[in-house]
Amino acid sequence: MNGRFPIALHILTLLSKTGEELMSSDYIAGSININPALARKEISNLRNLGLISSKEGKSGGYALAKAAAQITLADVYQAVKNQPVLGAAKNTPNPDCPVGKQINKKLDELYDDLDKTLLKKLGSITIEDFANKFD
Amino acid sequence: MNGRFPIALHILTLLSKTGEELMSSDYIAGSININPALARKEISNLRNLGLISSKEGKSGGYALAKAAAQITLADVYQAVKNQPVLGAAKNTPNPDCPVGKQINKKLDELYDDLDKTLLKKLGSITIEDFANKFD
DNA sequence: TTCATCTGTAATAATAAATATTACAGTAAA
DNA sequence: TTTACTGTAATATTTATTATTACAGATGAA
Repeated sequence: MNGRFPIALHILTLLSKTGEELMSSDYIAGSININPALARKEISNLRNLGLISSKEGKSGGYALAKAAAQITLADVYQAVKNQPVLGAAKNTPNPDCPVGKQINKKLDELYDDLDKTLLKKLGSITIEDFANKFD
Repeated sequence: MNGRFPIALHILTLLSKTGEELMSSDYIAGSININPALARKEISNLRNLGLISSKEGKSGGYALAKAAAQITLADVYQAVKNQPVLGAAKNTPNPDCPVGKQINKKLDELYDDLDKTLLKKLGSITIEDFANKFD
């Protein structure tokens, strides 16, 4: 797993704190301590998914596209997910082995099950909930 | 996340199928389609945790150290876990930002919560359960 | 209008992590 | 005493992630 979930969560938490006021990618990147281009890239992804709105040009920046109470951590998870939480099998198992032949299918089924469990939990926590934990 | 969970699960599933009979690292590695040294390394880890027993020398090999019904996927998860399921924050956030200052702590708390959820689910599935899904 | 400040995005470089490979000492059975 | 294994370390290779640079396009303000 890469660091995209923490980054996306950080971004959305920041934006939930500023409300209408636009926040720049420079401030966001500075808070996370990552490169501004990388921040904009993740923001771009979140914007395509309808979580963030943006305004170009001078005095441009970013804001949440909907209320923090309407965004759950399941949305964030799905926005950044690029592989199964417990890791993908990278090699093609031996088709001549009874276990090897079937394991990828069984693993996928297991992962679907785990994802449901995780999404249920994540779906019960909103950005507002998370942001409210801060002083 | 790396591929260790699928590998460990594959190994334990294989061993659950052979019972007392010892299985070599070559066969195991061949079924997964990874390097034998890598297989032995993961096996070594699982052995240190009491899940696998081994025998050196000619006609040596591996077997489960306890019944497949006594090993859960939570054991496997904990055996291979090296970082949070949703990814570690790698940069030090800005301590001058109200969010940056606290986010790592809040993230850790969230991750603890998610881990509990995941472990509960994984703890309800044994290697026997998983292996029984195979024809 | 033109300058300054911002987003949007791509191309590339650098770094870090994961995996593969090689090697060989040690152990036990035949 | 040879053969077939495990155990483990060192190293190389590959892949994934993150950082950097660059610049076109948008917008507001002087």
